[in-house]
Amino acid sequence: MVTTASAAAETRIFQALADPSRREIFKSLTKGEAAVNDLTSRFAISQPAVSQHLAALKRAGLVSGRREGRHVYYRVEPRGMKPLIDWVAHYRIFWTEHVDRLEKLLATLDD
Amino acid sequence: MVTTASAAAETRIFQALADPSRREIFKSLTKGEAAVNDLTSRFAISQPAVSQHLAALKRAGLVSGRREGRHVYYRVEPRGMKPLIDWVAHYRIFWTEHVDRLEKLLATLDD
DNA sequence: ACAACCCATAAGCCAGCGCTTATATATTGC
DNA sequence: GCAATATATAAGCGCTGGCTTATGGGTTGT
Repeated sequence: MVTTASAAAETRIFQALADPSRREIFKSLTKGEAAVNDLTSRFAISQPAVSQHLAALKRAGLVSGRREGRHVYYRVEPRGMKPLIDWVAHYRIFWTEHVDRLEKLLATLDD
Repeated sequence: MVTTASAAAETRIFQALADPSRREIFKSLTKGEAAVNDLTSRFAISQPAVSQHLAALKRAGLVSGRREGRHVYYRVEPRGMKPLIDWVAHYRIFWTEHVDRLEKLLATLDD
């Protein structure tokens, strides 16, 4: 298994998004910047758990944090989704091609 | 954490693709149907490991298996990628919007 | 300076993952 | 039927993941 740099990035992103809590936190951040405390009050997990999820999302490049006084505001890092978008785009061609053919076939069979 | 049915599907897909070996196997299958034995010879892992990876990809709906004699041929299930494509598409809007703005800003700053 | 606050990190726990070897379950050709 | 082949499943092992509680480090207002 040859592990390229981009493959490692993909792994971090897929792995980060594999957890439902992290997807929820990410989704929450797309609606606007939020401090750790804000996020903690939105979900039924402890503050350290939230911080740990944010750290994972940060390692994946999906979010970034900005300190302001006692608060640390997190926001989505739009560029961070690029590896994922590229990965999907690569197979999207494959996907559409085959699904289109499949659906045409199904349409034909309906007659 | 309210777990909807679609969220469970997303979790299975992201989790399946979080493993580099599984992404490699998936990639290999996009180039054509293959029996377990074929895949085993392509990668440096045991046959049971390959079968287990295939089972995970199958649970995620990304591949399917078809028995033919002693062989079981696996292929990519293009429709299986839909939940992932939908997820990405949902945030792609967010992504392009912000990246476009960012790049316009950078272009402006160049002057 | 000090108490209150916000967040990150440490430590520990249990569950699950990815791999291996060993074994069971088909299926085929003789 | 029997040996060989192809795959799936079982069992076990080391490691990681996600959660908790406890604590440390930084910041603010008084």
